[in-house]
Amino acid sequence: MSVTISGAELEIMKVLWRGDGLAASDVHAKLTGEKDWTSRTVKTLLARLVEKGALTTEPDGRRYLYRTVISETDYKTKAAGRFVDRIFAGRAAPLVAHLADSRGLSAADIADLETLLEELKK
Amino acid sequence: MSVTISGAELEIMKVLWRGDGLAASDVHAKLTGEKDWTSRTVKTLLARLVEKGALTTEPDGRRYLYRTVISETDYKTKAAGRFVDRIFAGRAAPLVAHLADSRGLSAADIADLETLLEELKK
DNA sequence: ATGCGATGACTACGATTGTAGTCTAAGTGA
DNA sequence: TCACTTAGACTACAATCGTAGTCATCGCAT
Repeated sequence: MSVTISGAELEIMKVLWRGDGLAASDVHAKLTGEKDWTSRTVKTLLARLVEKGALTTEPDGRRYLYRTVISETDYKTKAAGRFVDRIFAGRAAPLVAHLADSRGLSAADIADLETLLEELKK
Repeated sequence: MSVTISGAELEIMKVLWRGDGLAASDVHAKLTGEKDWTSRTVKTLLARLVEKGALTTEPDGRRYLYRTVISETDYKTKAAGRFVDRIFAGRAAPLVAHLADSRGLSAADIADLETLLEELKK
């Protein structure tokens, strides 16, 4: 199962992960400038996410407030897993190597990774 | 530009990256067991990849031999870049953290990453 | 010589995706 | 009260994708 969220839908999820319990118009407002979708497009995407079970609605007067069902961490973890399986045969190191190669990891990235590795070694 | 390759198409590319210059029937043969597609499905996917510019054909009697245009390294690098941009806002460390968290990196993975970091620090 | 299997070309078809449009009810400002 | 705005419900429509099917042709085995 584990719902698939498309690219455009993900943008909606990101907004709601940053602040849950928003109305369609709020979501739309938070996206102006970044994604210039009409309010209808936003509503369509919200409806699809509800249908998929990624969001729930709570009536608030004559509108709905949307809340995330799937947590951001959960989603990202699954997405990362699927991705490395699909492209890198499940191995993380080659993925990082490719990233390092193509875009150069920032000093902060490298530092973070080092810390992470220290912890993993236990 | 940078062609988008879909999931099913990627399986075809993987076969050709492992051994370039194969006929449709060879590709089909190499996939039996793993992906039980009919030969027609394989041919459709090959045709789509040619149309997209990811493969070229070379006539060989009354059939074609397919060759990759896009290299595996190149594709993976781009795909990895797009993925971290899309999901992790371009940061590699959180991605690795998620992977570590969800599936536990193997000792080999950790060792590889360490070596990689050593090199990156220069 | 001829029927048969393999080949590429073209076509199909439902699901998902991106990006809206229309219709209807209901609240709101003048 | 009444035109307007706004919300949700339903509909649209082309592109991509997964997964084939049909058709015409061509070489090979009998």
